[in-house]
Amino acid sequence: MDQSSSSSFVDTSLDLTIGVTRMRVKEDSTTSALVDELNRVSAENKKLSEMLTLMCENYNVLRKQLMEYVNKSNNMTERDQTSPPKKRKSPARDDAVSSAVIGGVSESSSTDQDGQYLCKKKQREETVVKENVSRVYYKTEASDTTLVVKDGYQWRKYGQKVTRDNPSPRAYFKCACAPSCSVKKKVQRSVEDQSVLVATYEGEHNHPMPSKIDSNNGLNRYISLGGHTAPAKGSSSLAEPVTESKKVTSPSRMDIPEVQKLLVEQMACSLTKDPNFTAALAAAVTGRLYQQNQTEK
DNA sequence: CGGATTTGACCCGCGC
DNA sequence: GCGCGGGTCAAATCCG
Repeated sequence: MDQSSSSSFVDTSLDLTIGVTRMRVKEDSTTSALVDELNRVSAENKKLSEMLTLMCENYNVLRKQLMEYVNKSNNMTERDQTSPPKKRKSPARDDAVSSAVIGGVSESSSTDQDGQYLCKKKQREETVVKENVSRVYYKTEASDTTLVVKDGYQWRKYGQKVTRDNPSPRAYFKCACAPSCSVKKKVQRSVEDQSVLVATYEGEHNHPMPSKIDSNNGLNRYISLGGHTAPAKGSSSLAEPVTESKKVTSPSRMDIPEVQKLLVEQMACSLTKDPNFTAALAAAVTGRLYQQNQTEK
C-alpha cells in the first residue's frame, strides 16, 4: 500500500517555463510587445505547472483517502460475509479454489449407476472448470440503473437474476466473440454502495480489446482498490481494474511504470481537452522556438 | 431485417 | 427426495 502510493507518484511537472532570456529589446515596438507577451505567457505557464503539481498532490491525497475508506469497508464486508451462516455455499468459482472442482467429484465418487448423470455433470464442469476469476469494481452514478460496464470489450447479455444476498439484479454477460472467446462476466451493484458496480470476470480474453477508448472514456470509472482483500499487495492504479484474483496464476497485468504511463496519458488527455491549456501550450512552444531562433542568430 | 436485450422457464448443485 | 437458489437457455421483444 505504501509502496504503491509512493511509487505511483508521477512527476508531472511539465517544465513549461520558457526561461525567456532578457533579450536585447530592439527599439522596435512590435518586438517589445512580443517580448512582453512571451513573458506573460511564460509566467502563465509557470502558474499552470504549479497548478498541475498541486493537482497531482491533491490527487494522491484523495487516492490515499479512498484506499483507506475502501479497506475499511472491505474489512467490514468480509466480516459480513463470513459471519452470517449462509444456507448455501457460494459457487466454487466465487469463493473457493476453483481447482477443487477440477479434482473432480467424478473421479473419486463415480459409480456405474450415475454414469449418465456424471456425463452431464462433466459437461457442465467443463464450463465451470476455470480459468481466472477476478473481481473488478466500477464507480458509476448511483442513479444509473444500467448494469453496463464499459471495460473496452464487447459483451452480450444473456441473463439477469435477482439474487438473495443482494436486492439489485445481477446481469450475466458473455464476450461478444463467443464461442471463440469464452469469457463471462457478472455485474451487480454493491450491497454497501449502490454506486459501485461489481464485475466478476471468468476467464481471459483470447483476443485484443476491440476499443480502448471506451475503457477510458466510458461512463464508468475504475476505482482503485489496491488492497481490496489483500491490502498488503497494494498494486493499485487508477485505470487498471484491480483484479481480485482467486487463483495464484492470475498475472498482475500492469506494473508500476505502466501505471504511471497510463496516469500521465490520462492527465495529458484531460489537459489537452482544455482549450485554454492548449492555447497556453501553443504559446509556450512558439516562445521556445522564438527563443531558439534568437540564440541561433 | 438482423443483431442485441429482456425475461420466464428450465437445469443442476446443494442442504435438509 | 424435495425445495431453494444460482446460472443458462431461448423465445419474444426491442431497436437501429
